[in-house]
Amino acid sequence: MKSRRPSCTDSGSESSEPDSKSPEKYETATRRRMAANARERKRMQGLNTAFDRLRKVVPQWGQDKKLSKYETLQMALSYIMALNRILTDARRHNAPHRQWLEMQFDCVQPENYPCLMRYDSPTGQDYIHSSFSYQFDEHQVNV
DNA sequence: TAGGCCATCTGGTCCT
DNA sequence: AGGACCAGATGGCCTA
Repeated sequence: MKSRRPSCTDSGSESSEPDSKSPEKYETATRRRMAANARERKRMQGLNTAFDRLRKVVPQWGQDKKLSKYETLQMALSYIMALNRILTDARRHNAPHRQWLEMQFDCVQPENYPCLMRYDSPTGQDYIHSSFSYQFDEHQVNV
């Protein structure tokens, strides 16, 4: 577990004003703050669990380094767009499904995306943009 | 050592 | 009243 801010304790008492309230009210406020902190920690842990699950289903070819949260979201977005395009194109060309899908699937394999095997671009943004080139305005997701 | 990423605390707002 | 959610602040860890 990550270390926490030394100046902030679980008591949550730093910002409270003990002198302006009765001890009972102060204790109640402290207890509430502790409970709120615990809930917030739990909520964030749930969020991080969700991010981990997303990382597992999103392409991470050749990546030994874990994607950041931002990169994970960007990659998920691009991945969904790519899959959506495959389905849209398959429908449009009325291709024999299996053969068409296999061909399209091959296109998103690592060997066909050499840029994905490296993580040397200056920013994650560049990395994401080099991974998939789909744009919002070009490929609307029809729900 | 600076910058990126992250966990945690905290106060505010909205909802039940 | 209390819980969920959010955003800002802060400090720790890691890497180039």
